[in-house]
Amino acid sequence: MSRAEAADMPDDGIRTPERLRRRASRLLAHVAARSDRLMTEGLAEADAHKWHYAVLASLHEFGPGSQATLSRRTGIYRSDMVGVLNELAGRGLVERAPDPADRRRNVITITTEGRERLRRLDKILDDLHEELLAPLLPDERDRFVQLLTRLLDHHTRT
Amino acid sequence: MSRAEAADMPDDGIRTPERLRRRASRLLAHVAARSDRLMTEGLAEADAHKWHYAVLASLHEFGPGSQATLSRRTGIYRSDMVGVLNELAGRGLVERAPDPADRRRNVITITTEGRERLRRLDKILDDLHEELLAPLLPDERDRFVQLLTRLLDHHTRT
DNA sequence: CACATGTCAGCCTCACTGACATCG
DNA sequence: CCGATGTCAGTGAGGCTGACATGT
Repeated sequence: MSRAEAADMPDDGIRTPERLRRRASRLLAHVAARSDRLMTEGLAEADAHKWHYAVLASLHEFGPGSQATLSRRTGIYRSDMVGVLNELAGRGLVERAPDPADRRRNVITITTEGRERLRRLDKILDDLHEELLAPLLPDERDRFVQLLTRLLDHHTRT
Repeated sequence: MSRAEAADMPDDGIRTPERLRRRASRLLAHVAARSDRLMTEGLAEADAHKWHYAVLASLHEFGPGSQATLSRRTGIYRSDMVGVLNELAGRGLVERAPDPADRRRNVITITTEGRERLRRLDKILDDLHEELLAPLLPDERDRFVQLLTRLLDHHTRT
C-alpha cells in the first residue's frame, strides 16, 4: 500500500524531511500525552489523582498555606482547588482550618496520614517515571529535566 | 510571606527538595501546555489549526492517502479527521476523491494551493518554535528534539 | 465471517471564565 | 473603594468511544 516515498514528491522547496515528526511542539504534545496517561492510570490504581500529589507535595515542601497560595504553587485553578481539597480533607490527608489572622482564608495543613500518603504516591511516581524515562541514561534524564526546566522558567517569567 | 523553608519541615525521609518542580511528568505537562497555546494562538492568527498543518505536512511528505492512513500518520482520530478534511477541502487545500481500487476509501491529495498554504504555515511554525525554544542554544535544541524523539519512539513501539 | 473504512453522535476530562459573598 | 479569597456554576476544546452502513 502506498509506495509513495520521495519518488513522486515535488521538489518545491518545502522539502524538509521528517518535518512533521521532528517539530518540537508535536513531540512535546505527544510525549506529554503519553506521560500524562501513564501517571493518571498509575495513580488511579492507588485511587489518586495528579492534583492530590501536587497539593500534598506542595504542602510538604513549602509548608501550610491558604488555598490561593496552594493554587499558585501547584498551577491548579483556585476554583478547582476547592474540590481537590474536599477530597483530600474527606480522606483525612489535609486539614482545612479558618485563618484567625485573615478571616477570608483557610489554612491548609498536611496531616500525618497525608505525609504517609505522600510517601506512597512518591514511590508510585518514582516507578512510573522509571517507565517513562526508560530509554534515557541517567545523565540524559538529568539533561532532559534541565532543558525542560529552563524552557518552563523562561515562559513563566514572561 | 511564608518564610517556611527547610526550617520547619519534618525530617521524615520524604525529603526530596524541589521534588514537585522537577518531576519530569509535571515539567512535560506544563511546557507542553505553553507550547500548545503558543502554536494554537499563532496558527489562529492565520486562521489555521494544528490539524490542518499536520494533515498538509503528512500529505506533502508521504504523498496521498486514505483518511485512515492519514489518521494513523498524524495521530488524529479517524472520527475527527472527517471534520478536518471538510475544512481543508472547503478551502481547496486538499482533494477528496473516491478510490476506484477500494470503494470504501477516499483518496486525499494535496492541491497546489495546499502546498502554498503549507509553506506559509511552515514559516509561521518556524517563528513560533523560535519563540518556544528561545532559551536553548542550537545544539541544545537538537538534543532536546532527539531526547523527545527517543522517548516517543520507545512508547509508541510498545 | 471477520475486518477496514468513512461518518455521525455523544461523552468525559480539564483548563479556564464569571459571578458572588465575604473580608482586608 | 479596591483587591483578595473561597465557592459554585458553567463553558468550550479535545481526546476518545460506540454504533452503523458500506465494502473487502
